[in-house]
Amino acid sequence: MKDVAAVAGVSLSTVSRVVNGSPPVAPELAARVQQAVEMLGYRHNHTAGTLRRASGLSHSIGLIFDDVGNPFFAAIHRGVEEVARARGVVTFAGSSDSDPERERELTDGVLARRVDGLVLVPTAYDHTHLLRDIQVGIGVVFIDRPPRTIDADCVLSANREGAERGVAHLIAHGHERIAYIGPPPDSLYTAIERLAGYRAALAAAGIEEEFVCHDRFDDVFDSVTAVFSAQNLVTIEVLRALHRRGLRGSVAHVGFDDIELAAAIEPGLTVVAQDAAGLGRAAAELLFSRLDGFSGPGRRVALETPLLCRGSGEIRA
Amino acid sequence: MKDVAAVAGVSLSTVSRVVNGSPPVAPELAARVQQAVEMLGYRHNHTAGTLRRASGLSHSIGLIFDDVGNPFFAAIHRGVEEVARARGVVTFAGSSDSDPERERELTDGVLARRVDGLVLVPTAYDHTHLLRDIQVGIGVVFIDRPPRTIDADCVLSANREGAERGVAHLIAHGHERIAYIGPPPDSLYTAIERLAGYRAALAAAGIEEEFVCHDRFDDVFDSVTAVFSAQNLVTIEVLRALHRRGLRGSVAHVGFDDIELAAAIEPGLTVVAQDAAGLGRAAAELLFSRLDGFSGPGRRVALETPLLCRGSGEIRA
DNA sequence: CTGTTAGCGCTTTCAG
DNA sequence: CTGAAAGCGCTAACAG
Repeated sequence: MKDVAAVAGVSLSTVSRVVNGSPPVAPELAARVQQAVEMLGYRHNHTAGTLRRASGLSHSIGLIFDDVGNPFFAAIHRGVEEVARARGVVTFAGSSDSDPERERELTDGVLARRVDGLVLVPTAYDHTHLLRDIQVGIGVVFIDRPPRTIDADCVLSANREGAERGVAHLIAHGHERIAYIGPPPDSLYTAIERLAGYRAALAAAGIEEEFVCHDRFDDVFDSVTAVFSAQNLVTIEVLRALHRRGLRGSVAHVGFDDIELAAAIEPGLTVVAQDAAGLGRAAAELLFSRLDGFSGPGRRVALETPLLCRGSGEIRA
Repeated sequence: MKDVAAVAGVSLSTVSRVVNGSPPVAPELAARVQQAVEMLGYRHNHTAGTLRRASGLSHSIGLIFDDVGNPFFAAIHRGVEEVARARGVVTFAGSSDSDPERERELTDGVLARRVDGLVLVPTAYDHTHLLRDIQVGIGVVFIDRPPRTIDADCVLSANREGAERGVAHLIAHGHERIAYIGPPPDSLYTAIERLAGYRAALAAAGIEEEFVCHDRFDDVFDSVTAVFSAQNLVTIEVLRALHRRGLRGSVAHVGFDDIELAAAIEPGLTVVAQDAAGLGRAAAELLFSRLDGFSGPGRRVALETPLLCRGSGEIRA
C-alpha cells in the first residue's frame, strides 16, 4: 500500500480511501491510485483493516456442521451464503463430525480468526463458553437443534409436527400397525421430536401399539403394514430392505427428509420435507439482525415441513 | 493480551509464547498465564498474529465451487477439509454459480482475507490474474476442470476414460444404437471429455451411428436400445423419462456420477462413479505441498472413475 | 528462560 | 479534500 501511495504520488490515507470507496476523494487522484493498484498488482489486506477498523468487523462468519459433505448441511450452507453474499460476507465452514471436542476446536478456530458471527449445528451439550463472545457482539445462531444451556437465536424445522402429519397420513390410509424406524432418542433433538410426533399421531388416533426400531429393523416388516423412517439415511436403508423383500409395493412408507430420486422411483417416495436452504437463510437473517444491533432475548423460528405425497405413503392397508 | 500479561504478572512475549505453545517457558509461568486466560476469557487474535508472523501464514484456505450446496462439491469440500484439518487449517467456501464475475469477486474476497491457498473449480476462462498471487507463494489448485490460460496444479476425474468404459460396457451387452444425453460441449471441460469418451467407445467398436442429445431427448428412446447420461442431474431426468414411458426395464442405462439411491431402485442404476472426496483430498495434498516449498511446474493428477454395475447397464439389447 | 522493543498493513482522528 | 501520525493485537529479534 505504501508502494501504491508512492507510485500514485499520494498519501496512505488517500489510498485507503479509494480502496475502501470512502467518498471524499478527488476523481483525478482516485484514478491515479487505481492505476497504481493495477500496475503493482496490489492486493488489499482486509484482515489488517479489521484490526484497525472502528467496527472491528471482519465480514466473515463461521459455519459449523456435523459434516460439510452431507447434502442437508450443504444446502443449509448454501442458504446462509445467499444472504451473506448480499452483504459481502464470506463463510468459513467446518465439520464437527458430531464430536463435541471437535466442535469446540472449530468454534475456537474461527473465533480466533475473528469472525463476526457463528452459525452452529450443535453437538456439544454446553455452550456457556460462547456467552462471552455473544456479549462482546459476536452473532451466534443455532440451527437444526436448539441450544441447551444458553439463550440464543435458533432456527429449527417443525420436526414433531412434520412427523405427526406423516404418520397421521399413514393412519388416514387405513394403517394401524405402523413402524417407526430412526435413531435412538438418546439426546439428539431431532430424533426426540420426530419420535414424539409419531407417538402423538398414534395417540390422536387411539392406537396403542407401537413398533419402534432403532438399530435392527429386519423383522419388523412382518408385523406392520406401514413404516415411517425418521431420517435421510434411515430412509435409504429402509428402501433397500423393502426392495430386497419385494415389499415396496405393499408396505406403505413415509420418510422424513426429501431425497434425490424420491420422485423417480416406483412408487414415488412420500416424504416430510425440510427446507434446508430456508433454514440457512433464516439463520443468516437472525445473525445479521444481531450484527445490525438487535439485542433482545433469543428468538426461535420454526420452518414448516410439508408432506410431499408421491405414492409410497398412499398405499392402503 | 496485555490484560492477561498484567494479571499473570508476566510480559506480552511470555503470554504469546504460552498461547502459541513455543517451548521455552517455565511451567509455573505457563500455568499462571493459562489461569489468567481462563479468568479473563481471553480469545487469541490469530489474524493479528498473521500480520506479524514471519511466515505470514493465516492457516486458512479458500474453496470456490459452482455451488456449495451441490452434493458433488460438498463432497469435494469434505475431502479438502479432511487434510486441511490435520494441519489446523480452516476453509472458506463460496459459490460462483458458474458466473466468472462472481468467481472473481470470491477469489478476490478470500485473497484479501489472506488465505494461504485456493482450491478452485474454474468457471472463468482466464486466470492470469492469479499469477502474481502464485508467485508470491499462494497455493492454487484447480479441481474438476483444468486451467486454460495458466500453468497450475490440477486434479481431475478420468472423464473421457470413464465415459468410454461405460459406453463400451453397453456395447459389450449387445447394444449398437446408444444415445448420449448430456450438456452441450460448448466449453465445459467435463462435457467435452465425456462426449469424446462416448465417441471413442463407438469408434473402437466400429459403430458409426451417433445419437447425441443436449436439451430435448424425449423421442430418442424410440431410436435406441441404450442410453448413456453424462451427468448427475441429467441422469435423474433420464430416469424419470424412462420411468414415465415404462422403459426402465428394457432400455439399458449407464450414468456418469453416482447417485444416492442408485442401488435402492429396480433395476439398480449402473454408473461411472467419481470419487469426489478423493478429488478434494488430492487437491489439498497438492496445495499443501506447495506451501511446504514444492515449486516445480503444475502437476496434473487424474482420479479413476470405476464402473459400478448394478443392473440397468447390464440389460441386453 | 523472560522482557523490551520495533513494526506487520491498515484506518482514523486531527490538522492543514 | 488530503496528509501526518498514532495505534489495532500480535510476534520476533535481541538483550539480559
